[in-house]
Amino acid sequence: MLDIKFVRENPDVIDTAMANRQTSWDREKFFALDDERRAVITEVEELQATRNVESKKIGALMREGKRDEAEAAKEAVREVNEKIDGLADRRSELEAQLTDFMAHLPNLPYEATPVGKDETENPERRRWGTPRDFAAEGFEAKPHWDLGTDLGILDFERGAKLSGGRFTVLAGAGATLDRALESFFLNTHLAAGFKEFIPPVVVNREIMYGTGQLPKFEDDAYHVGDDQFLIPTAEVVLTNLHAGEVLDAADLPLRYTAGTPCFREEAGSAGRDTRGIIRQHQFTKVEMVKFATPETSDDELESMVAEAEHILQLLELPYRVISLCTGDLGFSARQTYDIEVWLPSYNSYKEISSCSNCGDFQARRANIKYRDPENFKGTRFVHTLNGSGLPTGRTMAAIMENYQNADGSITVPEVLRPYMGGLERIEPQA
RNA sequence: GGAGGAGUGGCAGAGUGGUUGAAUGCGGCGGUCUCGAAAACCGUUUACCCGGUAACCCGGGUACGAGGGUUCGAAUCCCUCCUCCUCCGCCA
Repeated sequence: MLDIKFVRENPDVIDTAMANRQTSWDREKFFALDDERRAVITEVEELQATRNVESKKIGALMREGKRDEAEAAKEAVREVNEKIDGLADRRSELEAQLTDFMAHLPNLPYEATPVGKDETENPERRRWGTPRDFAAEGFEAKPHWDLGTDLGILDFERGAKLSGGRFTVLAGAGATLDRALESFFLNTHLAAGFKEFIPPVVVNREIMYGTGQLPKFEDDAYHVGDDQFLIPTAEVVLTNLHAGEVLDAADLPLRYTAGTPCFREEAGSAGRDTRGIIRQHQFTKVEMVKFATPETSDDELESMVAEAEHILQLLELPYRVISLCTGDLGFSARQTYDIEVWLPSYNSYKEISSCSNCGDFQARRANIKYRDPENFKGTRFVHTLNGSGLPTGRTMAAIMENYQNADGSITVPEVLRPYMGGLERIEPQA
């Protein structure tokens, strides 16, 4: 949620920001709603002030035993109340409309976010590692879906039988590898000072609203039970852990992490990444979330990307880092780095992590503030950040493809071997 | 799932339907005292919204789990929901 006062005072800034995001906003509608709303509020509150004064007089008259005067005063207040009732309905209607209007406005791109129209204009920041030259090694690299099927560690057919398309059964060493990755990611983050959580993965509607999944992207989430949702990412739960709270500046930044199953309907993604485990309805992801002051959030974003990169470096997987341009930026983010890992089957880099600084956008929605009596009176909104660190599925796909051998086996990266009982190679499963 | 109890300010804890935004205590902040500190004493202490002001602030409104209702007036009465606690049942 944007600051309504800022929008009111800087509509031109909003014009530019929305244009850069390749979208638009209804400026006239905003001012029509906001102007009328404020006029109605002023009117209602003046009437309420009158009512409060007159009602107190009634109390005094009653005590003095002046029944007739009290009755006359009651009648007068009744008339005031009738006026208030009429205006109050209009007021709540306007406030509901304005809140809904504001809830659909995306965050303003930060100054560090490059202007661009779509994903083709995301500037590359850096590269790490060199992709293997399979031709020089004398064999053709197989895609992970073929490797996984041949080795018996990815079972797409049975996944479809159980649950439909885009659900996959991990079997044997595949299941172990997934679990190993999750533990490896979490342990690495713990060593970097993150605190670990196991949160619920079913959440209430207002929680999805707090991080910006709702109201705009309701179709992308699984709706279950009595108006609850399966989380599409642990960002939702970790960020909302502190919803409605006032944090202490001395405790910031807070660095949280959690490995959870994530659920996405992937509405609108039909036909994209249909093969393999790149795009699934259910997958495991270790997420990083931070709460920081506005002064430190830029640095925290950089160190979050570095943390995700560190994982890939330990796994020795080639990757590159790009900045998302304004036209490709997510709804709640003001600045985002994507990390893309080298996937031989795509013959290119494929997104594996997305690290975003949301500024105070989510904090305003979820009402997360902080107090810093040394530096200012009252409270301010914190900045929230989130980043994948990392999804197990796409990482597994990258490992399978980048670590494959000519005979179809897969070498287990050294850092993972302690997590897999010392296993060095994944061979065909029984 | 059944029965009972409770939800008030940072925390604890009062509150006959009418100067209660809310006693009191603790905590926090400022001060007196002190070389300094503790103790004691004095003062102070919420959030959001609307309006005014360059600003310190000032005026008004709203908020006692949430939402409705009764009333001239609700923390206080009524209804619905949520959460927590206790006991019983069931269960990984």
